[in-house]
Amino acid sequence: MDMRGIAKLAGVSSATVSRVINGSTLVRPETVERVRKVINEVKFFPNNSATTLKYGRSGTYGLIIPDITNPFFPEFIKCFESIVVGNDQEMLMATTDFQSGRMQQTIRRMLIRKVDGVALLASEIETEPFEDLIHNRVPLVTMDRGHIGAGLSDVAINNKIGMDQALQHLKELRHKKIGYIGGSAGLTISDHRTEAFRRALKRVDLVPRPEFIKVGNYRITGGVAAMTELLSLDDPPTAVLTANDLTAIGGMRAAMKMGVSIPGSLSIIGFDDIEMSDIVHPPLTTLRLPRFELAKVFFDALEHLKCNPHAQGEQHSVKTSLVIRESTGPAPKRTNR
Amino acid sequence: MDMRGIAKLAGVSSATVSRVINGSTLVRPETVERVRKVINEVKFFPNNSATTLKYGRSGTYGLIIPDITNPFFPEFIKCFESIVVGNDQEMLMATTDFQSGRMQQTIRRMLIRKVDGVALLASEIETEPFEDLIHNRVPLVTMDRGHIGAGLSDVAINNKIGMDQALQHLKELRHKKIGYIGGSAGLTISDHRTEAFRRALKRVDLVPRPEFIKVGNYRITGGVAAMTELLSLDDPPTAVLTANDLTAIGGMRAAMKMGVSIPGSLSIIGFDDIEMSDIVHPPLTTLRLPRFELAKVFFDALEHLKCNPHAQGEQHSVKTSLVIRESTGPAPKRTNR
DNA sequence: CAGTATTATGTATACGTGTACAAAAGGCTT
DNA sequence: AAGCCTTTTGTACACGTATACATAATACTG
Repeated sequence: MDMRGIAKLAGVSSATVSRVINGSTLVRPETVERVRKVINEVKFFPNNSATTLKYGRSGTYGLIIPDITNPFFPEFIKCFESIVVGNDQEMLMATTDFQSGRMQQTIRRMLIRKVDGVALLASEIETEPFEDLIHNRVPLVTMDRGHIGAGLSDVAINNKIGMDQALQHLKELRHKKIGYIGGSAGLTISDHRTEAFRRALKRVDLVPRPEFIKVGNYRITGGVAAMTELLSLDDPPTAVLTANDLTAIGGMRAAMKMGVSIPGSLSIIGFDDIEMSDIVHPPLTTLRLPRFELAKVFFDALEHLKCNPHAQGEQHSVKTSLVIRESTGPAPKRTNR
Repeated sequence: MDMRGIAKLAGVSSATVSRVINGSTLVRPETVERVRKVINEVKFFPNNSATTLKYGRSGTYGLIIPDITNPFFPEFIKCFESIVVGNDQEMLMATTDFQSGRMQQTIRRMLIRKVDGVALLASEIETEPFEDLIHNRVPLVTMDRGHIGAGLSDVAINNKIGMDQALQHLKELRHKKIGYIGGSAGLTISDHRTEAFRRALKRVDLVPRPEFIKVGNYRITGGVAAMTELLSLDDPPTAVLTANDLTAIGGMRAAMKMGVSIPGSLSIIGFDDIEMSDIVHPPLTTLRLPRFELAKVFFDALEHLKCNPHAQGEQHSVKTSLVIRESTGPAPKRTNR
């Protein structure tokens, strides 16, 4: 059943039906009611592909994430979906699984489906695929890449405040030997956070030690491996910050396996504050990245770019905050020189 | 740039371009090459809404899940997405968040987007929204509802074998007092599993005790609450099966809080085998539900219904298997009768 | 009550694609 | 070379919607 069918049943033209559906004021109230009644009776629903074809706009935002099995992303997706659907639009989700080859394919999926914009939470190395989006005038909002341009906005994770809080917290606990396990090497978002750590360390008058900085892979396995290395040092750190909670949880496992008690001999701080952080033992102290706020910033940024297609993008920012639980405690006496 | 533009550049008609794109054999090889060259040069990509409009088929399958923060679902989504995309189709994901009101809206989203079929992993109480799908000839594959019909298939989780294995395992460990924490009351899938538990119990010659059977909510909170109740009984169970791993993990937390050691005084068996099961302490013994196989069964069932729109659906089945880790152990001596 | 402004409705079309049908080009037979 | 068949290409249209434009209906003005 299409609009012409409705028109016939209501004794009007298809244009009038269209006007009723789109809430035009140019229709007589009694006509509106008559058409509405028919629409409800036959359970009419519009054909999205027809309007998409006509306008080149699908009412869909693409969302690209690296790894849906990292619990942070489902929590984000949930927020983003509810915002998008609440605004009568649709979400098209795609995962790249950290395989850079899939990015090209994913972008193509977005272009074919005529998305009105793309939220990109996966920071891959290559930039070429993005150019296809820009070239086709598809608004793009990235995370922590730090570049903006025409139709291209960015959302920075403001680590500064959170990291300062975290290091202040550790300093009050008398930690001096503080390590860091980052994300995958080469991703801009990882390098950002590592650099933010170095700077924050200096702000509390501590010198970064190169051997205390390791890379992970944003997954538990990377946390296990990196923490094992850190704890095998002759003079290991007494506290470790991590690029995300999964890394921290991996780190906790490694410490436990090596007989290092948490927070007795080692303090760990995560990043994200996924639900699991409150469930592991001990519950994880972590830098909370607020998902709903983040999702809202992405959505608003996309809407803004959609309405101002030729405008320069904006640099947004989301703050993190420290959530203190039980994985951090006073620095151990004996190793604290 | 559209097909007509390509046609002009290649000096052919749009029909020829269409034939090249769709791999028709009716085009002269040299013409094919000429058109291909232009397509690559201008980075042409087809407009999906046009073909969807023409055929009423979008090349998209809908996927409806209850709760994306339950780690089982991201793992499933990942598999389903890779299968769907690998077959040059698209996935439209939606979550209901256990709110039955959102189901109606979700189905509408699917209809508007002209999905070629829907995989429904959320078993809500109401059946009315599904009828909109059936009525509009949209193939539907459900999980563990047990009903099939024209354009409607079902995938049953064959609990029997898995549950038998689980109870056999517990029996060998000399457990006699075995409890069960189910899913949310009222959902068919929950009732199914509870019933499967009762029957399996009888097969190992044990009588179900009503006070040992509790409902949860498929989340950690439900597991905590139900396990607290179970352990507060005068004569508590020595082993507990659960409707999913999150419930089991909640149960483990409750036991730990109450000073009940696992597996010393209490054995717990989960369901799903999410990644987290191997990470908690102690690692969880669980009934593994194979995601990739499940996703494949759903996909194949959808494809079959799409190709045979008027045919009767089929009752599929996926087997579970017991993964023994460290949350199960011998029944405690003193409380054993 | 004619004339005009305003409101309400109808008609025709474009969006990009795939295909039925038409037509042209080329090859083969006699 | 005419006639026929095969291969290759082109033309025209439908899918469902929203809107520009045309037209009909109504209200308002003097």
